Amino acid sequence: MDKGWGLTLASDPVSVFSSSTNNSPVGSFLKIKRDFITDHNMADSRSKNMFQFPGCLSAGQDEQPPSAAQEVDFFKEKIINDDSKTTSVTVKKENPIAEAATRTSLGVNTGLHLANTRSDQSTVDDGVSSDVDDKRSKNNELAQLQVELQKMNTENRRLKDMLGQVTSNYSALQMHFVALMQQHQQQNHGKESNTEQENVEGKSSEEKRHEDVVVPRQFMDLGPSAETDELSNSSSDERTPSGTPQNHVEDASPKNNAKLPHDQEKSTFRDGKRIGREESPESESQTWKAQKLDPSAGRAAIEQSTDATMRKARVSVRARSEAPMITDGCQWRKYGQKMAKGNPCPRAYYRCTMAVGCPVRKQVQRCAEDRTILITTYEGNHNHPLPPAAMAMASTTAAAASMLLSGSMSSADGIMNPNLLARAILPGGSSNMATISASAPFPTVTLDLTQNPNPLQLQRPPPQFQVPFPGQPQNFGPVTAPQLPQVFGQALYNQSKFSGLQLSQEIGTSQLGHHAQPHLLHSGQQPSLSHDTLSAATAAITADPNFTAALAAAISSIIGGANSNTTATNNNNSNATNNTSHRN
DNA sequence: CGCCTTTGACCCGCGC
DNA sequence: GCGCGGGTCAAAGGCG
Repeated sequence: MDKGWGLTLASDPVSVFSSSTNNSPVGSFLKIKRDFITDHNMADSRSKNMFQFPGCLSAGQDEQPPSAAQEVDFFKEKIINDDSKTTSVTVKKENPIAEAATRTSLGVNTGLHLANTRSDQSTVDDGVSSDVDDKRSKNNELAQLQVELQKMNTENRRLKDMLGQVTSNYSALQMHFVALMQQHQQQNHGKESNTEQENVEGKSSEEKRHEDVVVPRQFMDLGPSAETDELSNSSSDERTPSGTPQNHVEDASPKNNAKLPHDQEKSTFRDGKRIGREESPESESQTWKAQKLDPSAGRAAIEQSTDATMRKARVSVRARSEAPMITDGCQWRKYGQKMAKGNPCPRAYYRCTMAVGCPVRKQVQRCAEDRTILITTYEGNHNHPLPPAAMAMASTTAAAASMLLSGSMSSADGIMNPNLLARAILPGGSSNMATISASAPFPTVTLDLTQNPNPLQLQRPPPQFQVPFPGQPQNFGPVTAPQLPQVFGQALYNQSKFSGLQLSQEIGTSQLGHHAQPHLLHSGQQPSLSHDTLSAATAAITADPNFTAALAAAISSIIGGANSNTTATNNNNSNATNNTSHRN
């Protein structure tokens, strides 16, 4: 079941890059973009070779004459003096005569008036020996200059176009990055789909799954908050009262309560029973320890942004499904059902049973307006490896959640531009909607998959589901890996500054829609992206056919020395099934 | 027999 | 303090 999203990432990698001829187009143009930004800010960048547009960029368009630095230089100037189609730049360049003329007589004037200049000059010189030849030669030079100027203007336009293209390609790249990731997951999943299905439905052999899943699972994290500081302290199980300080440890296992300071005692108290129930095996605590040890560099940044708030992020997925529940690759046990206010349809509560003590929960409820729509809300981080089936969705939801929390939500209440997030999360420039509601109690990312997927996505029709997601979400892996989603989300996060007013201003006021990203990119507010990271990752992927390896490289680039994820594959899973024991 | 679902009771936070 | 609503517990029952 869960294989194959409706999302077809593969769509058309080629289209993303103007040309695929290059070695690593991705890295190339990312680099370019970076350079550009940098140069643009430089007072005197003339000497630099700023745009080394790779062939791929110009491929689709006219060849750009190899007039290197100068043109580029001119372009830069052009940007600044865009209004006046003239620029003294041309003169400055390499025509001593014209240059002199300009400096002396033109003053403020622009080069287009060179004709006048000449006459002025002639006036000055008049009376003496009017060297006609000289004038003619000057005329010729001026004419040539004008021609050149026109050429350059043309080139500038071209460059501008290219820049726009690069920009859009850049954004497309981001999506493809995610897309590739998911594709890869699907492929893996494809192999084991049968097994997975068994597991999911019949929950037959856990072991099979474990055998099959060779790839070190990347633990997705719903939110960075989970790994934020003091993981060891993490306690409070999944439900620390929202708003309480200890929230930042959302999914920690209860057993660590011992370490917890006062305040958390309350939760401990409340969890008293639960502790008995969900006795978390050592494995879990070990997991957390391991996580704690993880010095991921990226984490610091995340911590900063999420620090105080420490709210528990949720990812809500809206999808059409006749089934009472979407099969998402994980095993769930229903532990409650309630009638929620404002919705005639009952809300069901599920707990992940793939591992003992897994704090992940999900709520399933049908939409009141359209009961064909199933709303699944995920919360918490898995403390166990995820099957590929779950991984597919996991990456998406994790990315969403990561972005949500990465941008200090403290100031980001409200709805984010749906397209922005959707484009980042749902590859292929999906028409799907993604909204973020940071309003309390928990920041929530809502992925609306009920809309018709765009044509690209339809390329690979969802196998068995009506739901666009095959392997639905279970995202949030636990333990170590907010980093991965971070990889995906980072660029977007950086770009849009999910965090903040900047975003709300930027996005909120303008319907960015399709141009959202380019717009942001052009704006001077473009934050210094971690292009290095992104480009490195993408380049690695491009270069290495073995996506897993590439992915590892990408992750490691971010995590640094982090003990990448493969972490706790504690065989807890085997215990998974038996939650019943808790009750007895 | 083991596992899962059902469902009423219970706990807790929040608003009035 | 009280009521409400969200969320969870856990006994009871069903199913394979």
